[in-house]
Amino acid sequence: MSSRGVGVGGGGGVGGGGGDHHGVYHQHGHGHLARADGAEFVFSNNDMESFFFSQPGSGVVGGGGSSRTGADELMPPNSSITDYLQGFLDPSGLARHLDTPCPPAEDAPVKHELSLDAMSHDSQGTSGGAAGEGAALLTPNSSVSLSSSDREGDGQPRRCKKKADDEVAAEGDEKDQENSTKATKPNKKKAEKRQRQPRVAFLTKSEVDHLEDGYRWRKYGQKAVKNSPYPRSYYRCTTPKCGVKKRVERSYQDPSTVITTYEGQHTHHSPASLRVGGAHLFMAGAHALPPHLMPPGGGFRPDLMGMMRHHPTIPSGASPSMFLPSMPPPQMPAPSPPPPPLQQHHFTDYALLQDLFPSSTMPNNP
DNA sequence: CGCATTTGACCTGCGC
DNA sequence: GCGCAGGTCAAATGCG
Repeated sequence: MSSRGVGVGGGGGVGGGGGDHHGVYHQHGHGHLARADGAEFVFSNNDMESFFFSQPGSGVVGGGGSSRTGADELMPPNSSITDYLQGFLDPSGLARHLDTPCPPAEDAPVKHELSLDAMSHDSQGTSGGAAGEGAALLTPNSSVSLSSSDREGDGQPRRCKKKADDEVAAEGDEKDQENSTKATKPNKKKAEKRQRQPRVAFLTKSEVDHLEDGYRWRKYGQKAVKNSPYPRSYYRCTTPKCGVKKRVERSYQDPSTVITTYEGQHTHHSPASLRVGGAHLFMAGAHALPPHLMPPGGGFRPDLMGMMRHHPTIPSGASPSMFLPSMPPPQMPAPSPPPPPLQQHHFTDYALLQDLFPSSTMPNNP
């Protein structure tokens, strides 16, 4: 028993963007790569599900599997990184994006420095469903991947049903559910569809596996990864009723690269944001983020904060508002001294993705 | 003592 | 049906 009691589930009731059951998406182990000059390349992976990339100039932002349909693959040319997260982590935001076809992006060079993988998951037919599945969005400064591949075409949950029970029930009474999980471990009564949270994956170059992102995490598992000498660690946010999870693994082909996958939304503020000196950017982010980036629970997006914090092109102490071209600068008090760097993080070129998931995802990979 | 981590077992889904 | 892999549980252990 020990210290259990960490809330599971919750996460702000994400669940939009579903619709994989329409059979549009393919499952893992699928994809294609066409990175010739800027076209998209798409691949999927057992872990990261599907990735979708594209150059803005192409106007294509990838799609789920190889047979995505609809205009939801396009992105507003002016989309910012926060837009992504908005879309990824907020079903309504995602839906909004998906409903907003746009003309091909223009000429902004793409640095492809970070990769996001946001999985919109089948839900009980909410907004996301109407909007279709996940869409990949793109900013000039980042490549973004997005997928929605939780289910087979027949709508089968792809993973652990027990987990589904947890997460489904978590929407109502996370705590009780957590406590009862053990007691009802073999219980399959609540065998509803698994409702997985959106996921966002970050690739960072770091010596440290567990990247500091302002939240407190509790490790609850570790697994060896096939074909990789590096294990994958599983973390949960330690805040009760916050069901955000995080997976951390290191690329075996590029050991300097850490893949951090967030799942869900925090329902609380970052503990780090409450500190004065230790999380400058987080604080800035907390104040600078527009309301639409705030999760339902009133917190902000630690993943976004972490992403920016670790972004090599972001000056220390930068405000997230810099990602919001149309947003007025936040009213911030005089900037405090920049926080000491926690690690050396560098988002990787997206080419690295191919290296990270070579065989399992690349169709033409031996 | 409380909390976090470790680690083997277990469960589930998927591919063959 | 079986084996594999991903994901989670939970007892044991460690640490401050």
